[in-house]
Amino acid sequence: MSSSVRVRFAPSPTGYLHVGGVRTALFNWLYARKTGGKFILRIEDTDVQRNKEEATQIIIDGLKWCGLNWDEGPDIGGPCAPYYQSQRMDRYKIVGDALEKAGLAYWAKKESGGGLPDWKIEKLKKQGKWDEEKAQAAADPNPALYLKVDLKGRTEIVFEDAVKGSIAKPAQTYQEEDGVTAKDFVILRGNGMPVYNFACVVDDVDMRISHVIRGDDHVENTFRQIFIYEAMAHIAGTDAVPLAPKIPVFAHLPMIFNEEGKKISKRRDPVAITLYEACGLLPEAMINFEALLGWSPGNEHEVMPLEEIVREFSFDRIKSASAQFTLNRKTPPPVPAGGATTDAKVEAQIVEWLSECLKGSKLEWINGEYMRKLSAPELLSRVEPFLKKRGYDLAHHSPNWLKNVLQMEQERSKTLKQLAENVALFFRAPTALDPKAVEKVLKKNDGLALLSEMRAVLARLEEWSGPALDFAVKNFSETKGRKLGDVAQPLRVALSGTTVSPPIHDTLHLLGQAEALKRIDFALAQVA
RNA sequence: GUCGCUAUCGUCUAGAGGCCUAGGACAGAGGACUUUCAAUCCUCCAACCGGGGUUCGAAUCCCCGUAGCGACGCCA
Repeated sequence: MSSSVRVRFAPSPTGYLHVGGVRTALFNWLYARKTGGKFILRIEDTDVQRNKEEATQIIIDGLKWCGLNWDEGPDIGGPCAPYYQSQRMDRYKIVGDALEKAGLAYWAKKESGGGLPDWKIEKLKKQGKWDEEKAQAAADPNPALYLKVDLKGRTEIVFEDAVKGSIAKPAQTYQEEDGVTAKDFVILRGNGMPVYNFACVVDDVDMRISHVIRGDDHVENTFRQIFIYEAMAHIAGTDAVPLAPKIPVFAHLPMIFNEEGKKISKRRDPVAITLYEACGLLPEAMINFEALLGWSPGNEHEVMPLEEIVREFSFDRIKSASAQFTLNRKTPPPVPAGGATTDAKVEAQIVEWLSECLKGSKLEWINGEYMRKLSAPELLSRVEPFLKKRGYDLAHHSPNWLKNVLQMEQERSKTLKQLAENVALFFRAPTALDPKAVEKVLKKNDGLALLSEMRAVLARLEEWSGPALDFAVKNFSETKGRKLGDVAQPLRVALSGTTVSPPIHDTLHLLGQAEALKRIDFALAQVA
């Protein structure tokens, strides 16, 4: 069954994919998949001059990492190609000219203010920052194309938002002080470039977009865009606008706030999706978490597979109040934290900081839930980059051994990054023992003596297997009349350098007899 | 300045007039299990922004206030 639903995600290639963008993309994607419609990726690159291709690639990579696939887009083309605004300039010009010819738009130049609105000039004047001369100098010398705002006698402009319900704006807002003259607005700049609202509507009309799903911060744009749709409808059937434009259904998503209650921004918040990837989050967890920001299935399910989210998704289950993307910041970010950096060292710093902020967050918890569900081969392929990054020698171990090691730490790790860190003791012998552990474990309860005796037992052991080691350790502590912990803890400190490790017999087993004995000798020598 | 949107535990949320003594989850506290750390299980802590209506009955509907946020350019 085919559906006429066509939705789009239209990011600007800024050099990173924003977590807010991911949420917008996700909700569009969900709606398309739910209805059997098409999800379109369009690049809004009218203003960005540098590294356009690279920046577009970052968006594409980010969306792919998230598992959000599109049906039409810059990389795969489609019936409405091109999907770059920079390659559609002729369309904006054609539509603009047609609008002018039809008397719906006119070329004019603003006399003062250099293009800034009056309220902003007022504000700047109050702050003593206003310089008319500078503003004039910066202004485009050429006339711009203004759209004639046609109020059609309405006292208010209304549209029905699929999330927020009916939203109205007094028509007065679009009139000058006299209450008669409309506040016309620019659609083509003096340099011929389209203004955002204009390019957006022309593209949405051309691409037959049926539902515009975007952030809350676009609500105000909607009114201006409606004027553009209406003007384009007037010239429907001409070469410029062959098909009658239909005003799409608008669905405005609540904003995502930071802990300060402000819209998340690259200035102070970690917004680049790659940062979360680098922290060892699973894309499915990230997506699950973002889906829950402003939307809920209405039952008590929280951790749910994408298919279930698709199945349950609907506009009327999206709430209209903004949601906070909570991180447990204990320290301020080391640098402005957006993550649009190309400096690997700086990025590593941010990732470390973010990892700390993630601790105890719901996002991390969801990620842990997904981590534990991963099958062994799946787990291996996901952590592999993290293991390699830490420089572990993977080639010298059997795939089976590796699998066992990973499974051992799987439920002890909430992110892939943590897993790679936790598994360190199996790849590298401790170079020093944690002094606190030495104090608490080896220097108390005969720790050292027990360790040394246990070493002898282990050295004699013929079968080096999990069950055999489990028996050996338990048996030893029993014959000594000791608690298991009295024996296990010193061993643990010797093997890992700390008081934390997987069950001791498993650790011994995976380390192998030679390595285990070597580490015990090292510990004995260190403390003695 | 103008306009718009929003308001339930610290956070994410459930709640469509009686099922609300407001439910779940994360975090926090305590406990059980245990060989450390986890995982798991149990218990606890914790919210309807304020004021007026409407109604037999309001977290829910209406109005007013307050607060927060957002938007308003020849930025996107």
